[in-house]
Amino acid sequence: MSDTDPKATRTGRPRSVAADAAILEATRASLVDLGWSKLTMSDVATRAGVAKTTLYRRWAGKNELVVDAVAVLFDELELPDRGSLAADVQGVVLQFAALLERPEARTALMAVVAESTRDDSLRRRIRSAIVDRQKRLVLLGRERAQARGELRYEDDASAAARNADLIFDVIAGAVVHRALVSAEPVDAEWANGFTSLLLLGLAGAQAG
Amino acid sequence: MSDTDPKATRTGRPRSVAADAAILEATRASLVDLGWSKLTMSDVATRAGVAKTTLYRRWAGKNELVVDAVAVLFDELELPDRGSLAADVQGVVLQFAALLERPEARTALMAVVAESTRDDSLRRRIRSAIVDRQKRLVLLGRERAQARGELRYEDDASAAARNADLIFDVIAGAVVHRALVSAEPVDAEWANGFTSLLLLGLAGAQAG
Amino acid sequence: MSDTDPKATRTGRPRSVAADAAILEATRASLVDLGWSKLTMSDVATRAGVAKTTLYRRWAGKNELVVDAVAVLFDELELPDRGSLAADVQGVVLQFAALLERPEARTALMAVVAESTRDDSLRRRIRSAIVDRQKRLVLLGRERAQARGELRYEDDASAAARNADLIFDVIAGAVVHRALVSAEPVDAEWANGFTSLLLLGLAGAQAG
Amino acid sequence: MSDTDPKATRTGRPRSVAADAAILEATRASLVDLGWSKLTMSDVATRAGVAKTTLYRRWAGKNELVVDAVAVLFDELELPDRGSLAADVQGVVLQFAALLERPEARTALMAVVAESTRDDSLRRRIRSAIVDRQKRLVLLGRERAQARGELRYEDDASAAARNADLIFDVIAGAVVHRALVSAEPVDAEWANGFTSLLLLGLAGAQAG
DNA sequence: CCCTAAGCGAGACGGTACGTCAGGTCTTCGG
DNA sequence: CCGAAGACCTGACGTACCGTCTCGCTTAGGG
Repeated sequence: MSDTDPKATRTGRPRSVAADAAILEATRASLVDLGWSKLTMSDVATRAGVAKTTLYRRWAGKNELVVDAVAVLFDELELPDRGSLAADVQGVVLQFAALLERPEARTALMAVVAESTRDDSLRRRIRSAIVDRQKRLVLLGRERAQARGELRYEDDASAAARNADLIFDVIAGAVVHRALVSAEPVDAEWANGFTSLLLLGLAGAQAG
Repeated sequence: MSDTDPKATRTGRPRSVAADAAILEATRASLVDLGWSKLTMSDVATRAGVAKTTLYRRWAGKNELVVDAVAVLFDELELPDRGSLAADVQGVVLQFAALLERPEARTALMAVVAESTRDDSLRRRIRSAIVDRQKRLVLLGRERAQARGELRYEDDASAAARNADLIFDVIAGAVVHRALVSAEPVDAEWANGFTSLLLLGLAGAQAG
Repeated sequence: MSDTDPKATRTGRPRSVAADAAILEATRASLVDLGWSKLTMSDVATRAGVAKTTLYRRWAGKNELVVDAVAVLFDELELPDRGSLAADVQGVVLQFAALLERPEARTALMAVVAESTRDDSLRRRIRSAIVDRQKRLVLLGRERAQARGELRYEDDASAAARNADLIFDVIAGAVVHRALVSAEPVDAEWANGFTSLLLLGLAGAQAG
Repeated sequence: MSDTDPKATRTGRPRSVAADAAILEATRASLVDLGWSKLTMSDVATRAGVAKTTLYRRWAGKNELVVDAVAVLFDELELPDRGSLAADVQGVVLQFAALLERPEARTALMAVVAESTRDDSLRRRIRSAIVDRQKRLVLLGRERAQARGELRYEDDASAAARNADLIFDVIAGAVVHRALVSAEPVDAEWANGFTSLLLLGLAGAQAG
């Protein structure tokens, strides 16, 4: 979570473990109340009952703190087995949409991505803490579909990886765009239409 | 562009028309040099050779100014007729990716979308100034494909509109996610793979 | 009053004579409501129903405008013949104190004097518009006292002038200091004590 | 000096003691260079090598800051024993006049008094920091004159206090008026004439 | 059992940008 | 040419956060 290197903590008073949790919780609360742009380090510190110094000792700045604070939200996404690839995809689309309804996720996600366009270390942090972790959903969904016989097993490992990346970008991108840019509801109807389009595309690709 | 109501400007010194252009140009330059989060109204004013008050007289704040400044960039997108739907889609994907390579577009787009999650009037401004204007590309592409016989004409107008929205969200979302979140290149290979997936999906939908 | 040279008003639309009075009246009203430091040219213009340009065409700035606006108040001071020098002095002291109770005079007088410490032309304007005009009261009082036989006629004209200046500084200075610096009431009791001190001093000087 | 309550400063980083002195010195320098009306908090902060926030943390505004900055100048006034009441008065008059020659005192004194006409807390601050402190000169002068036998001891304590106040207003008022309003020199000749008038008045009062 | 080193809350510090306001000028239109 | 309206540039305002610092105090582990 925080920037601590556990090896270095040899002597002196150890960092409060409670503080870390309190700070991240306070960060999410502040995101809900104030949004990204109005969130301040001072406010987070006050909410967490902690001094500003304590924040800066653990995180380099607002960006890093917020990434860590919202990353955990994305780990709640799961892929419960609903019996078919279509149902699985539709399920994860709706789960993701529900997550994007939460104000702390909504405001934070785009903001840190925007910041990351000029800050490579932040971009890497986002990828490792949020983005790449969710690719597991794509991989798991494919495995299940292959086990069910809905999809063929792919021979070329690198092509398979490229394909997973593409599917991930399409799903995540479409849902985010619908929810945050178009600002239209990601409801069952839309999820159904989107899932159809995607799966027909995949089926066509495997056929042709 | 700016917030002026032309009817109200009856008496007094008229607003400088040159200032509007200079300010928007300065805003783009500042975005390139400093990025969204470091861009300041003072800096834009200085670059434009204009007083800060002149900015605030015309735009409510940084968000609104930046939306107007980058909106024009998106109007450069075109859909040159390349003879097939696949080529057309691939072309616009690459054009859009090229636009997202420009630092002023990169940094501004996500940032204003992030801000818009807490500001409805900003969201509406983004939609009217940027998003909705580009749906013309989807509509034009479909018309051409229908004229070529690549796609059927749709009977249900509202279903057709929903379909266009979906395609728009999928294309724009996937490209943005690939370019800014995954931070991987949107090259001809990726564009080709994505286009195939999309068109096979559309074909399957029209078939079934 | 205003800075106009009447000879120059030869051609074109003549300046509104009503505007001058309205502006000075508005200036006094603004002094009452806002005080010197909060008074603005824009506010005066608005109150007078006049454009800022009109103000600046007639007065160089806030200082000059205020001097003219309050100068007329000081011309209200009179020296009614009360039968004795003591009564005359006491009367003018109380009149002056009453004037200094008026907020527009209170706030303006000290402020323009403060400004004049760095602006010679302003200092001259204050002297000619306000200060020197009131020396008439000292001269008139002395004449009357001499006519009554309360004071001797002086032979040395320049010594007489110096003496009048001194008396003027003592009276005006003491009253202003009591009213504005010490911020204690200038009532009949104080006026009586002060008058005694002054006249005993004058008597002693003429005796010795 | 500054608005600090020393008891409250229990925790946190203590205020820089050097900053207080630097700020007051910078304020006086700025008064000399720019005068009251052109003096700005920013300029003072820059001269003092201090952030604007540090100024506002200690003083409510320009008025309060300037009062404190010039108050110390008035404490330089002394009443050296010159052997007679006349010589003592003349000496303090010339000292006071010399102080009013200093541009920082000149410009600041009248300005803060002007402001104080609309601000009671400022008026109280001026009185406690400047005015009342100098009454000691009157009291000391009277004591010495009484010890020398030049003045009688007074029985009525409250009358004595009123008398001291009157003398203070007369001396301070006359000198200020001569120096700043009439803008004539307070030289030995004038001081001599004024002292004669005052002491003859006092003598007459004690006689009759 | 103290010593040493780091963590801690508090809050002042030098900065920078904010968005507003006033000053004084200029530019239009209409009288 | 005057006057109103109002846009213009300039520069100060007082506030808010930034990230750093300096305190005095706490909390460990190691000698």
